[in-house]
Amino acid sequence: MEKWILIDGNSIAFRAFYALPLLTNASGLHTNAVFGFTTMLLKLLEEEQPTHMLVAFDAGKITFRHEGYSEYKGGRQKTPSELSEQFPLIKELLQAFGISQFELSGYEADDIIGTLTRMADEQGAEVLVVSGDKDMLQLASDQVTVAITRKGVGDVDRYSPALIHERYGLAPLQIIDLKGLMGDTSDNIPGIPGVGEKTALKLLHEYGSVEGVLEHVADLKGKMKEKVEQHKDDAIMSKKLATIFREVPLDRGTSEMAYGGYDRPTLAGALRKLEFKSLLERLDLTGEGTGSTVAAAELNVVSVAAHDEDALSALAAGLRSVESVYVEVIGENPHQSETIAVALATADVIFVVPMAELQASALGFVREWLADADMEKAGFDLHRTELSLAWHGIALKGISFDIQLAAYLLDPTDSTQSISGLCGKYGLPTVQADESVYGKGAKFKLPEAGVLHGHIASKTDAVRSIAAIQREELEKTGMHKLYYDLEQPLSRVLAGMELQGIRCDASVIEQLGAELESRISDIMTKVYTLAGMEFNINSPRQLGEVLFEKLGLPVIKKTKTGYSTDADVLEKLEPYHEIIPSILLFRQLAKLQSTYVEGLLKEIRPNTGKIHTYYRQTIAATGRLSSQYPNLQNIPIRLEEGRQIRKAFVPSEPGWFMLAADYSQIELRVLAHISGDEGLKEAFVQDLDIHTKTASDVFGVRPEDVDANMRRQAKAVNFGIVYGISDFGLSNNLNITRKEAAQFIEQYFAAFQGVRRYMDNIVAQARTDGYVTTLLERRRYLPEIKASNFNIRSFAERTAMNTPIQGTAADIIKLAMVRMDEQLRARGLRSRMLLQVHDELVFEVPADELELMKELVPQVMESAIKLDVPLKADVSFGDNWYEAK
DNA sequence: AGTGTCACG
DNA sequence: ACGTACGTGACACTC
Repeated sequence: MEKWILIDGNSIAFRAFYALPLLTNASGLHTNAVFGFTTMLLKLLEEEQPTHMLVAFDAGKITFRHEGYSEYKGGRQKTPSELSEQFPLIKELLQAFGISQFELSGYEADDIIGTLTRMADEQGAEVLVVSGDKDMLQLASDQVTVAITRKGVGDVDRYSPALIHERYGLAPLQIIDLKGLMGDTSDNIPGIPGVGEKTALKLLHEYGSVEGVLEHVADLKGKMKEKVEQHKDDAIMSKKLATIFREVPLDRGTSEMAYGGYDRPTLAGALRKLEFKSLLERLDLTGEGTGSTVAAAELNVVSVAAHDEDALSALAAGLRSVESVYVEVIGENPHQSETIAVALATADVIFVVPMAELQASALGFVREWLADADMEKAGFDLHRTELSLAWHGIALKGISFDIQLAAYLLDPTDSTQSISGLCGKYGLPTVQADESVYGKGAKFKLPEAGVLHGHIASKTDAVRSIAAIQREELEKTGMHKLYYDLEQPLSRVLAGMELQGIRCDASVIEQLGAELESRISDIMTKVYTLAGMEFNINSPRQLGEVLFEKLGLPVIKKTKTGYSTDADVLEKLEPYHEIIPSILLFRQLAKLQSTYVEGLLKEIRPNTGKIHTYYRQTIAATGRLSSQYPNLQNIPIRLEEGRQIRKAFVPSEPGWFMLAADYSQIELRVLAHISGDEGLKEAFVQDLDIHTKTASDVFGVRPEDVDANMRRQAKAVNFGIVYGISDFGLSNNLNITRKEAAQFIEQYFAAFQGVRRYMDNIVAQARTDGYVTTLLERRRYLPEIKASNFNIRSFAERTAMNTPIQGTAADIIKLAMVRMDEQLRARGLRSRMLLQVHDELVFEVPADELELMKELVPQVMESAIKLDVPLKADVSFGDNWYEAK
């Protein structure tokens, strides 16, 4: 027998949208309703095994129901844009599933479904109607079951006529009468005022229908009688509106709804586009490409072996016209990675040279080509590649284009950075994802050479296609200068710093570790005594139990899993129990011990005593760098105990010095420049203490009358301004009321009206353009600036205010780094740039260059770019990083 | 793998 | 009414 599934597309999309948190894919599209829709479809397909399937949609705003009642569905909230933008995606998805869909102007989805259920009754098919709307219950019959979603979309109640009778004591068609009496606020159907579900059911059990009730109006009493008499016409009209129309002129046969299953590559493509990775995996579609295997098979791949003279001569000839380079690097940390093979794409051949072959003397000409700065190379993640090859004794120079770096500039918030992901993003034939070829985690395994080389070749091939698209995009978006003159040159500077490494004296750290160990052990004993029991202080859960259950301290804040025990909470608990300071101290020392003593010791290379961090150039949405393995951008400084760690960072040559230079107030100077605020600019021109100046303006006192507390509060306001201020955030930070915070902000904006204008303008601009930019035209897209959800929108607004400031500061120090590197080379200096910490550069300097570098470094930093206010860099030096303060 | 916490700018 | 300050990475714990 035929089994039909008929889905009310609009209703299910609505339910899914409100049931799931807002998901966004890399391009900023919302996908939560699509996701919910998809999971529901999969569940239905699996559980029901339908022979026919159709999703009906409402079409147009005006239906025949408006003819008799123009207010139908009036007063309804507009569909949020986050949902409406998902309907095209749902329709595409249905196509990929091979599920038919239907809409007809002037009719709603339930009318289409109603018409089809009538036909099913006539044809003897079994039907499951799926909707979130209980009106649909009127369609239930012996053959038609109506599934209504319950709590989201995963779960449904299946209504047969028997169940409807059990729940409501009504026949399916009486559902119409029910609604005629009680109305429906969401559709603006009036019904009879004062009649809810309970009263309506009582009336229907007594009189059977709306007409029955109206006939027996004389039997009613009091207010009820009055209401029914008064709203007789409303009830009749409401019933009419609630009646599903079952005679829609469908212009197609039911055979077109036949469901024959989905095409795996097509569905895989659609799910990949939506970034539904979990579903791809669940359906085992991860390896299913849209022609990737075909693409790989069509490529002319030559695996080069040192003894294969034909291949070698072809490769030698090919080196003159290499279009892209790809090196397969395995491992997260490029300083401790494995390079598998180097691949080069020429117009007609892709050469894959396994690492062992590349090391052979016969391949010396390839190594020379790689090291030749005049041979330009376009590739993927060449910063990582340069490091990995360097550790294997092979130099890589002449990097001219990197598709990962370009992708980052084109959209820094897009997390797809793999070649396979970029193919999908730019609409190119997909290559297989690494994960599907290699597996992941413990299952990671390289396949046999044929498959491996084919995969590497397909990626090398893709690189050139992606590069061609991106070069154009960089021009179009005005980011070509930023790319070619700044980011690409910087990549090489970073690699130099990373390979150089920074010397770290293990004995200093070990000494510190020993002291910490004994202090931690003492403090643990004290905490256990005060708590009256032993427990794991490092476990937020156990600590929460001890503090809030055993000791009965007041709960200040909760996390989604339990009690919050962060430093903010603990500070508020200090007056209640003497255990609190000990816990705070334990936390502080434990952090130092685990992250900075044990963590850093693990990163010191035993043979050189150096630490090599890896700067990530494609992570931070604002344009900043980040640092990994280890992170050298968060070495303690604020508290003296932690600051001691810096004593371990020393010059790598005897008699040299550490020299550090940091920008003074770079973000506020940038703000002064881009906002054009006269007062702020003047403050920097005069090189005033900016927090004192702010306090004096905000509190309306003379600068010499600003006390420490006023300055502290002004400093917090300045931070807030840079972060995209809100009264809530400031009040939290200063522990004052929101009202007071709002007052501070208002006073600030009154004093710095140019800043207020900037903040207003940048948000408006983000709304118009969909993105904000830095001084060097770096972009960040902010699709959420148009969100209807207050929180999401507010977050985007703060980001719009902050990103041009933080991002311009990042642009500036990057410029300084490239210039500094040029200067060191041009002047033939031995001094080396080692670290960047957002507004600070750290060098190691021979004694005889110290005086020069003390002048040169700040000079280069201050002249990196010309702003309307001066830039200022402070320089210091010493025997270690601690002393260079 | 996700959460909480905390180090830095 | 809504309920967060911006940007990162590493560690320990928990499931």
